[in-house]
Amino acid sequence: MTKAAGVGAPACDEAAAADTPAWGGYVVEAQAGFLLRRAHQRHAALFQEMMGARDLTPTQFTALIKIVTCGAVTQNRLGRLAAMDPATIQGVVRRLVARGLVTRAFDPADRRTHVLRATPAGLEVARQAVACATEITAATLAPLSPAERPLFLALLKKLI
Amino acid sequence: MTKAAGVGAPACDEAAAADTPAWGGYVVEAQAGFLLRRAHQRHAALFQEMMGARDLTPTQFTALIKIVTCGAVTQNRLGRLAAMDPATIQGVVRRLVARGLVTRAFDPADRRTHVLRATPAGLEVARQAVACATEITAATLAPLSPAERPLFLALLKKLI
DNA sequence: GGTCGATTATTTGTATACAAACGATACCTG
DNA sequence: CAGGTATCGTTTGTATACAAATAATCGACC
Repeated sequence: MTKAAGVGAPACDEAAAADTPAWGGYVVEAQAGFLLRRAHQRHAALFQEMMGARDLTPTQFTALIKIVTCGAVTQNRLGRLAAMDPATIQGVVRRLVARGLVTRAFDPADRRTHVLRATPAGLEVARQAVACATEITAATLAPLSPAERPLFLALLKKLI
Repeated sequence: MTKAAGVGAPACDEAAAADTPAWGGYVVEAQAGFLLRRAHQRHAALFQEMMGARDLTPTQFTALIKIVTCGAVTQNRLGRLAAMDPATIQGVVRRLVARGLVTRAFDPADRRTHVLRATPAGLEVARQAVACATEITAATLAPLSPAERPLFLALLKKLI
């Protein structure tokens, strides 16, 4: 019934220690970290719901878009562009390659690296996914007024 | 050189397809989902750096605080309070119990559930961690001006 | 040319995060 | 009381996310 998390519920109905002054007004649900985690969770849920048909996760989508727009990138460079750990990007790229959306080629100039490129199928998926992702961004920001949205994004950018 | 992710760098220096009009001005780094993921990553890094001495993750801290302030909760209820899946909260609680911060007791009134309570050690860890967490929140919001911080938190709350 | 530090990609281990399925139990309704 | 429904906790499987260690290679410097 409740979708996933009833955090909106009253803090603690069975609470006894809620009035303890020792916590000095610290409310974990009001902290930036908690709210960021919840907002990220909500976005991920919206993404899965709206992008689910294409079977792309947020990270896979981001990586694919960066590969497409860059034309050719190495794996580590892609990780830096997409803000993913080398160990993380390895799995993301492996799954994109397994689905035939991306190819890996040896780089004769640097035998350590593998150059990543989008396949025609990957390009087509990316093209469709961008349209979908635009709607996902709109859905994510829907609770804000049109005036609040750029303001929120500007503040969020400062935190990175 | 670049710390971990050069997202601030010019979009794509080797880019060829960057000027393709097909993408209609879609820039993945400017999307709400990407920024939320990055901001959450930054907070997690700050949390680990500043709370590392106590060896508490953000989720473990949140769960412990909810157990302490509620006095006694079941696992599923804790999950709803802390916005965690039943499968997720299971692992979080297991680790807190293994460290002796939390105990599980049978509930004679409902044999499906286990009642969670903080141990004295858990209470003490929570007390110290709250002070640390207050600093973590400050560090997370440090890039914003004092006037921007409550505004940002208010907007973030609307997104949940 | 040889050595050393840096970079690339991988692997291992741990911790979220969630879908899906499961057994056990509670509750509700006829 | 019986039967259906809902809830609780667990397990399995997949996907991030990152620390730490590793092998291969590159580049720079002597």
